[in-house]
Amino acid sequence: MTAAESAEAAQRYDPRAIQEKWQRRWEKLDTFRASDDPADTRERAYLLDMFPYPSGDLHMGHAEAYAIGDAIARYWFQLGRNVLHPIGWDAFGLPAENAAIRNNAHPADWTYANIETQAESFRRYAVSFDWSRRLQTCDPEYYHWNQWLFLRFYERELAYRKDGYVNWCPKDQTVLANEQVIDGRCERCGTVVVRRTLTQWYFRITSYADQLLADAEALERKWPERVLLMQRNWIGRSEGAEVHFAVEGRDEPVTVFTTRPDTLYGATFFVVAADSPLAEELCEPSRLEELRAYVAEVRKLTDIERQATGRDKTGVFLGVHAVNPVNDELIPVWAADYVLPDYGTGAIMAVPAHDQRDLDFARAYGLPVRGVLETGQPDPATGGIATAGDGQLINSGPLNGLGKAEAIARITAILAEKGLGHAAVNYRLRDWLVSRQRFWGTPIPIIHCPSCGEVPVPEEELPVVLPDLRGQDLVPKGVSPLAAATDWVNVSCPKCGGPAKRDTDTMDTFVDSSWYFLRYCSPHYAEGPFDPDNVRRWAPVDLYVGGVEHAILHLLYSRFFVKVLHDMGLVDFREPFTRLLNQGQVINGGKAMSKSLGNGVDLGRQLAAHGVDAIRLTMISASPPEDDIDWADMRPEAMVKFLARAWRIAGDVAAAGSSRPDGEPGDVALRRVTHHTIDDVTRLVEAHRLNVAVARLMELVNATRRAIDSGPGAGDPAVREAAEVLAVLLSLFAPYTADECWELLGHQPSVARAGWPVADPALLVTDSVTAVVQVNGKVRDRVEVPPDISEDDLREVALAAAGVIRALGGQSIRKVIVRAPKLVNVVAG
RNA sequence: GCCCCGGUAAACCAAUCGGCAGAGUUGACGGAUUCAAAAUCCGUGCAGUGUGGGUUCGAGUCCCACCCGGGGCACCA
Repeated sequence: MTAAESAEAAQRYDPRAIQEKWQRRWEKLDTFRASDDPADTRERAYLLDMFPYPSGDLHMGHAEAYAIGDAIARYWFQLGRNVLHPIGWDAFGLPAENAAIRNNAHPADWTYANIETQAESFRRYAVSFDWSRRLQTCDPEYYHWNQWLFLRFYERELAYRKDGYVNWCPKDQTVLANEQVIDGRCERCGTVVVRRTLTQWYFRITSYADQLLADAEALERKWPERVLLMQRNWIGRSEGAEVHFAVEGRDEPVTVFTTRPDTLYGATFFVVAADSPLAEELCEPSRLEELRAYVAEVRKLTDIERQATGRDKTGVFLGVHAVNPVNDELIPVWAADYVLPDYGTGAIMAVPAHDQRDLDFARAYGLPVRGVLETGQPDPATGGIATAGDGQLINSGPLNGLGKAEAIARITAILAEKGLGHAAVNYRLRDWLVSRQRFWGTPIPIIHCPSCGEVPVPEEELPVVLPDLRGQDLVPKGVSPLAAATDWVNVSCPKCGGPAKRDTDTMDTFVDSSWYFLRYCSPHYAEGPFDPDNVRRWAPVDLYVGGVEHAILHLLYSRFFVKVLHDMGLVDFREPFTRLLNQGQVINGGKAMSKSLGNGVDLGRQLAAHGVDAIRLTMISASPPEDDIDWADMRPEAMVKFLARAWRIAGDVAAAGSSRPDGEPGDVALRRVTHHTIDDVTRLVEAHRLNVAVARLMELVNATRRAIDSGPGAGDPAVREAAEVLAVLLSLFAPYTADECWELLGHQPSVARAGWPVADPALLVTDSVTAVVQVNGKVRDRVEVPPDISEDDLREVALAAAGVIRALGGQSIRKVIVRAPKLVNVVAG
């Protein structure tokens, strides 16, 4: 290499060399360690990125999410806060188990190998984590506390076992929670889910339905509106009444839930879910065979087919009658497929005149239709359209003449008085099914004893550690692989000492992620899931960054956990995440990246080609954080170019040997730009409008370049100031280049500790502004005026402006609107 | 079917409170530099804001209806 060539190379921006240099230096600096010291008076701030599942290396989606979270965390650091920004891994789950079967290995092998890969990638990606708090949910030190919490839930009867008609994924060979079934398919593998009756463990999240709903109000404007909406829809609260119907041949009445108790006089038949135990129980014996044949048909259908819109409703008559409690009328009891066994009580009163589903069924089977609401709409019996709105009650005894609301109140009171029913609230939300028939998860800490029943594992025996199963041991067989580990399963009962067996199911991995943010506050604490003092100081999370795909599952479960912990007195807050930022997805060519489409973009290759800083900047500047990024539209080269421009400015300033002696601030025009940029970027980062913040940085670079080339030159103190401000602002998004610039400018590393610049208010005010002068809404002139000009003065100046006089052309002025100092609109005509 | 979010230049995206439609980036074109190219620097053009109404002195911004795209819920009694 000639001297000229090497001089040229030294002037070329080389992201790879910069990365290697700074990554080594940063390791020694340990800049981002959060301080637990109670005497540390800095303001505490907790920024949490949703922890990753170790499915392989990091991908483009991670690159976006962590670039966003890191920019805000680094901003908080620059402000001088004591920032908790931890990382860990959501490390239990099926993919590890499937890989272990394939490779005849242990799930931990795959899991920890991937974690190491991701950890290395995070370091290279320069995310400002406190690595000392790293956790993995598959470590016994972590899942110990899942078990501890499970037992606390159990004590409070918030964990219980029951027979349920559950969702079963035939491919993964395990049950799924309702939240994990998307359009009738397994959330993880897409297989059509079938129904099975199994005895399973549940968490009683429904006890908290009202609180989950009520506390969502407090999250308004702090969480994205659509997430709150999705949670509200999911909880699905509806108000109405429960009504008890006597049924022939049964001692106890059958209760139904209805949102329209006012239409009770219009009930002309009664329906129970065909596939509920109730149907068989109520059925007249001679019709049992017919019912069973029918139920067999219904069960052949998947939920997808069963819920297809427009499908004809079917059912069979059970040969018995129910008694309408308000008029003692006998109405036939049917079993049908359109009533769901697990919503409400699995039975309904059918009011065909005023419910479309009941009307469709009545018309299909020739059942009577009786209108009890006068709505002015055509008769449902002939028109086929049920009238479901408000109206005046008719044919309804004491309700006649009332409107809907009054009638509901009246009938509810009557029913309550006679013991025939009462006002009631029903939820769509079901209890959270937490058992899984797979290996790589937290063992449920319960022992089943033939004489004592369910016995909790004593606290001092926790954690119940997974046995060492691998390879073929893990092939799913419909029961948990743990069941085959006889040495592990067979124990003596902690209560009576007799032979007993461990529960062989493991917990849903969403249990792990429902409280990990608390563990980060004291990750090595051995006396409990977390140190209450540390949690009091750090939690709740100030800002939670992650994908909207967790809008219901993870976020709802975490909220539930925190409410339970609050009621147990372990935390003093009721919501885990004060603010939530949902970043969009990275897509390619208008579609989600997928193997089958072959449109995947490899993060490692992108980083190798353009450098970490350029990829981070591409993610940040592409769009508002919550919007999707279409990688096909992105040009990372543009960001390399920008970073090179910023880096050359630092180099030019260094070469010019400029300094900032007191009393010599330098070029005031550039200083105005610099301080306006500080002001703007501060506000934009606060508002999470990171893409616009980057645009402001680009403006500052452009202005500084001009100042160097065709202004006061690189030696001007204002140019140095601009370069220094640029390095600090840039450190949120492009930490490598920022540190390199900072060093070139003669400062000690790291720029991450430089402190956020403060805009000089004197440089933010301008001595003149341009006021726009309009005539009839069209811009006709501009005038330079002082910013504090009065309305009257501005009016006078505007009316005298040449452009105005020309535009008026002698027309009379009807009105002048003045918005000092920016605008005047002359209305003429 | 119901409910949310979005639609601005060739592309991605800006536009505090209703107040000049353009900050930034890409692409395109032109110039400087160069033997030439790359790199670098400078400059140029490109839309009246999905459609139709309304409110207003003034609407990308507010209201109504519709179209398109994305998302959520959906025999939920």
